[in-house]
Amino acid sequence: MSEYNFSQIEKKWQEVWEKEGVYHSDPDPKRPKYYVLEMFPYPSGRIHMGHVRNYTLGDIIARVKRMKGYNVLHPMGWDAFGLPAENAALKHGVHPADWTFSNIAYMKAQLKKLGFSYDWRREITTCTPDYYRFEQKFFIEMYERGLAYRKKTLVNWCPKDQTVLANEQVEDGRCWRCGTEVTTKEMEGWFLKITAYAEELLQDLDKLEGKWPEKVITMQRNWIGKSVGAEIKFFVPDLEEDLIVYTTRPDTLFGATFVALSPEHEMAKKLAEKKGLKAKLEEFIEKVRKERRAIEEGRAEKEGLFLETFAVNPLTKEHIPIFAANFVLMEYGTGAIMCVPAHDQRDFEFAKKYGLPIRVVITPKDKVLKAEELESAYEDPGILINSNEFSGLWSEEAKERIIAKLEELSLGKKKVTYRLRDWGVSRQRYWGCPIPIVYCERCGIVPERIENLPVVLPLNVQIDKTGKSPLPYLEDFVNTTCPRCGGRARRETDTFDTFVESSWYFLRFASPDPELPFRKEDIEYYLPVDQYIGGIEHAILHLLYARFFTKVLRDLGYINFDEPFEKLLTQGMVIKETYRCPVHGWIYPEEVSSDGKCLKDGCGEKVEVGKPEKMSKSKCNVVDPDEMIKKYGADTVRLFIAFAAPPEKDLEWSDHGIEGAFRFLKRLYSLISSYADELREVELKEEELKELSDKLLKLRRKLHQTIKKVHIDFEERLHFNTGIAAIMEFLNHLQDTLKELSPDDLKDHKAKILLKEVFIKTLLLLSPVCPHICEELWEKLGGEGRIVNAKFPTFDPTLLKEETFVLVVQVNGRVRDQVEVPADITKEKALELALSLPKVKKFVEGKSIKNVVFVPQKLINIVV
RNA sequence: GCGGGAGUGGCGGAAUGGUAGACGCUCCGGACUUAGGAUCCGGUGGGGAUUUCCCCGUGAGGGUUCAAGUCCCUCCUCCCGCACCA
Repeated sequence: MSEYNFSQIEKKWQEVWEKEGVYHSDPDPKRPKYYVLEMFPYPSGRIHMGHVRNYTLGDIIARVKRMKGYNVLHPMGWDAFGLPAENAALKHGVHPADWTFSNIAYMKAQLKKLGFSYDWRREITTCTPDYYRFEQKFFIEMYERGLAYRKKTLVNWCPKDQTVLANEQVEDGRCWRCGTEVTTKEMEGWFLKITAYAEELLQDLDKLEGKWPEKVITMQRNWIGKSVGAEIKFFVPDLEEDLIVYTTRPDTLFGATFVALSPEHEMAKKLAEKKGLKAKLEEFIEKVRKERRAIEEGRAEKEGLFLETFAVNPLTKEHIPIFAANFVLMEYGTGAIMCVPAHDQRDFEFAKKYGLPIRVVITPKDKVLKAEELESAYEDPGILINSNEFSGLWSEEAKERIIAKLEELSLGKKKVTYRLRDWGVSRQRYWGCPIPIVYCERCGIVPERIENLPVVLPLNVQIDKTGKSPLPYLEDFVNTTCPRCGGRARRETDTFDTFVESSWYFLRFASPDPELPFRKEDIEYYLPVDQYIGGIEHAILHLLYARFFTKVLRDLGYINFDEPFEKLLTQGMVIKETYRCPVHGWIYPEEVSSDGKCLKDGCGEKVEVGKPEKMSKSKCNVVDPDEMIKKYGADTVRLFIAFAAPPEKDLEWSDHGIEGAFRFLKRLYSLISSYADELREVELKEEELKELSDKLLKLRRKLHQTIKKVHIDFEERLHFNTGIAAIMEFLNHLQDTLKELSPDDLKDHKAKILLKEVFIKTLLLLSPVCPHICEELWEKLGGEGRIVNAKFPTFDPTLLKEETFVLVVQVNGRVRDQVEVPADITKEKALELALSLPKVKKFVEGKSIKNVVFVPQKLINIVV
């Protein structure tokens, strides 16, 4: 019997498949397509188990669909721009491009070793001009349509490094690189007007219902954050102008006892100027900026600065004080709010602190609220009081009526607001796609001409110790001529946020044309992506940006669909248990003795076994895919990963678990190998599989039941763990059956045909998960062609039906016995039989039968 | 605080309202062996009776039902996301 030599088998078939180009896909209008896409990786150096899981899940889906007759597009590429390349350059003195491309080469080899069914001809590397030139084109077209614009905003700024920091580069209010306290700074930058699509992005989430995880849909809804309210004008006599506030509770207008502005609000500045509070306000702004983080986390106390003037409530005509307050956000609504302490907790706290009046205008049905007795704001709906002609109305109706009244008086209007902000795409980074804009001394902002694209990112640069982008200092790059007037001009030196590249790569995969971003007919054939797979961490940003780009490209006339990803699967993390020594902190499993002591430096302290956590170097719980492939082979790694948990749950890596998967494949290999010679020439004529002996019929039935189960689990439920369990169960049953049969039984021709069917179909079922071993055994068994090109087995429905079943006999809902009975047994017969069973008699005797429930094919329940 | 998800053996996890614990791991026993961390066979939720029997058991409590892990109500715990968004 031959050994399962996985490394030889895997190498052999990977070469064959590559040579034969079995995974290539080209548009073919005669065949149905299926586009399977996994989120492409950032080329950080090596792939990790999270990637292995993501790509294994995608590969299984792609292979199942191929076997079901679809023309499957399954591509892979590299999200190759990004900050880590610059950090590597800083640390190791290697150029970001060299670092990136060598990482890509290494990781590509790793993916190939895992046997993924990618059409590598379609590989994309986003840091090449071939790719990003089209991104620049889209940007210019967006600019021309007013969808890209330049504005000043507040950014995180590290005063030491003199650089802008992304939110995720700020750790506890400090710069991640140098630890300096981060401040905010106003800076100019480019923005994409995603807010113009807020309503459509929200509405179209309904189309994804049932196809995307509910969680992701909810997260996006919250992120877009639609709220319906009103803008209301409060006249400010001191300035003789209106202050416009935004509120979702116009019904509480009569309870407004003050108004609050964001400290950065224009009117706050004007009023401060007028009242001689300029210094105080600036001090306040500075303080609020510093506390920004604490404020965002809700840790800072509410604080305000009275601007020594008043605003007029448009309906009551009351004069109420104006404050600048730290809890009012400039970026949301109008940056100004009316404050109703009785019905808003934040206003309540502020009012208590500054001794401002609290007036109840909404009251629940059953009791009367008194302002002086309130311990917190009453925020629920209720009935209006103290509100003139609106008193007595239910708050929901009052909202409409008060808005109507304000509109009639031109003092306010209904207003929809979104939490979603425009997408800031400027990065003061080197390793990114250049923003194709020129600043002309005469013409101002001018987009580069389309025919001059790409604006190539210069590679002849030195990354210096400050980590600052070298682009602004590259005279050759910066100095240019104006595309419009030909005069002197300077290039934009910011680059795009890397989320821009990943917002359209799925389109490029379908049509890698050298001259066009993509050909329309290719897009029409392959898109949208049928199944997208990736981590939940991209639930909001990437997926929202990609949805936005899809809609923009649609409106620019490139494509004709609304949503890029038909179905979405978000896989869980790969986690592993951790070990912690009281002296050494996190330690590797190898550093723990068999009796749980720390072996590091002869330490000997008792090691704490921590709960499983996401794999990370710092926690010493990383498992290297290369090592696993070397030890067990790609098929075993894939099998374990698909088997250990359903895709959406976290997967706990287990060294014992992978041994189990390895054992299963060894068992499969030796079993089929031992019959291979005998069965190779046997022709699989299913029509001869009639009048089988009981045991063989049972085996065949079990096979077809397994095919059905695997079909459902692999193609519909995407629960590969239970599908694989069914295959394992079948193999167990097969081995039991083989043990029971005599050598003579197996010499029978029919038995041989059946065995051939059983083996061939088992291999077909397992091949999406473990393609190499299945291809090898397929060849040994004399299978036709390549298993990777074979059809998924179908089941014979007539075979599924059992002639008998095990009837569960219950008395008062408790199982008392079970007995094998004909499948078509009647209720009467079943009852008669049940009552004759001694174990049942025991519980029924001497009692009267009140009811009998009979479930065909299942059970009988006798109620006494 | 708001939103989402989950609580099932020693562990990962199975169960269209119909035998709870499939499949795998671990552990225990046995076989083969110079050896076993290879392989094969058997057992493995808890408690009691000890051969084939009974009771208990899906986070807690209640309800609907002939029948509940599954449906309904109340509560507890954990995880994730968002969070002064007016």
